[in-house]
Amino acid sequence: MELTAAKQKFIEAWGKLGSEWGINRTMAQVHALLLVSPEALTTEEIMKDLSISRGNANMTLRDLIGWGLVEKQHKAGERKEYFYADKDTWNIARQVAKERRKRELDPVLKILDELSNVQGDVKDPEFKTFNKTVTDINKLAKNVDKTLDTMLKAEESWFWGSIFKMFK
Amino acid sequence: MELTAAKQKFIEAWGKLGSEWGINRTMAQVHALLLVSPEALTTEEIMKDLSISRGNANMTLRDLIGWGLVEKQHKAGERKEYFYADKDTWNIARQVAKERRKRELDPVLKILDELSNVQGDVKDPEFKTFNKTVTDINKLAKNVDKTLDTMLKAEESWFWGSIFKMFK
DNA sequence: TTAAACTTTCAATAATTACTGAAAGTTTAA
DNA sequence: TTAAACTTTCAGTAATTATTGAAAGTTTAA
Repeated sequence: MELTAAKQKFIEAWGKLGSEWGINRTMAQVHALLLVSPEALTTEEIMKDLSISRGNANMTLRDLIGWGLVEKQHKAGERKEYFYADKDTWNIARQVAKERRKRELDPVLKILDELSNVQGDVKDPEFKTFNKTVTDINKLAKNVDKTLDTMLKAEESWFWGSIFKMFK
Repeated sequence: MELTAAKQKFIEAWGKLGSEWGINRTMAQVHALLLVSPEALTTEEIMKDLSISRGNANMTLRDLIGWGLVEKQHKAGERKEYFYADKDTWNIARQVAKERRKRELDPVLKILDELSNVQGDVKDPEFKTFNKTVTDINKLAKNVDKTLDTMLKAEESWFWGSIFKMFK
């Protein structure tokens, strides 16, 4: 396969995976494009490569910066802004985990805690089932939360080393 | 808080979390409703509780069965079908992990393997960056795949026990 | 058989989400 | 200052995704 075709395929696959996981397809594609670009790119280049509008490129890049996945760069003597993506896969995974935890897991944990404390008649099957489901999910979510916390603090090798110990 | 209000809040929160993770909001809500229902429910009851149409209820329930999260039940002497959700949180987590792996991770792993094998000029920075990014992501994805495999085979206590060892 | 009770399908429509492009805003160099 | 070079905003529109509801299909009991 051609390098150009291979890049294209990577960008498409990444976009599809992103959209299946609730991440805007274009955002995932812009990220993918930057991940396979050795040099930082300008808005113009991104617009052209992915055939997207200036407005879309601008907002998407802003979002990616907000996710901590992309940074602005300036080149000496130039007005234009350049965009560069960290290529360290472990950093990317941690950054995504960190943001999704903050944006999505934390709010739901708060609600689960609240719902776990709802009082009711333990003889009532409606209450019993509600209470069991909510407290069980709350426990699971807290486990996930703790595991993410460990992952965020960890070095890659240590983290996967620990995971691998599970197999032995 | 009222039990009824609490259920409502749980259904909404679950629907929101689902939609943020690429799962149809209604599907997540129907699942949530069944999770807090001690008895199996009919299509009619689900339609009424969530104010959704018959067609939507029917297709959503079919999807949930396809995900292995809900099962049909029949009551003796009755024509109607009843729907029941497994309430074991660990089973639910494993089932979701299993399906998403099959539907989303496996296809992307296949593409990453293919792209990892693309040949090129190691002196070309374009190729070098592409190759590094793709092979690194491929490695990470394979680690996730293996971890999921372990999780799918594991008992809950064993799995979380192993995770907790990471903290010590 | 048949008709009532129930389930499934899917074309039409609604709701949501994403994108465009032009205008407004900002920065820089002369 | 000013005007060129660049970035940001956002109302309007397009694309995608989800839902409805009525018709078609199926099952069961008499």
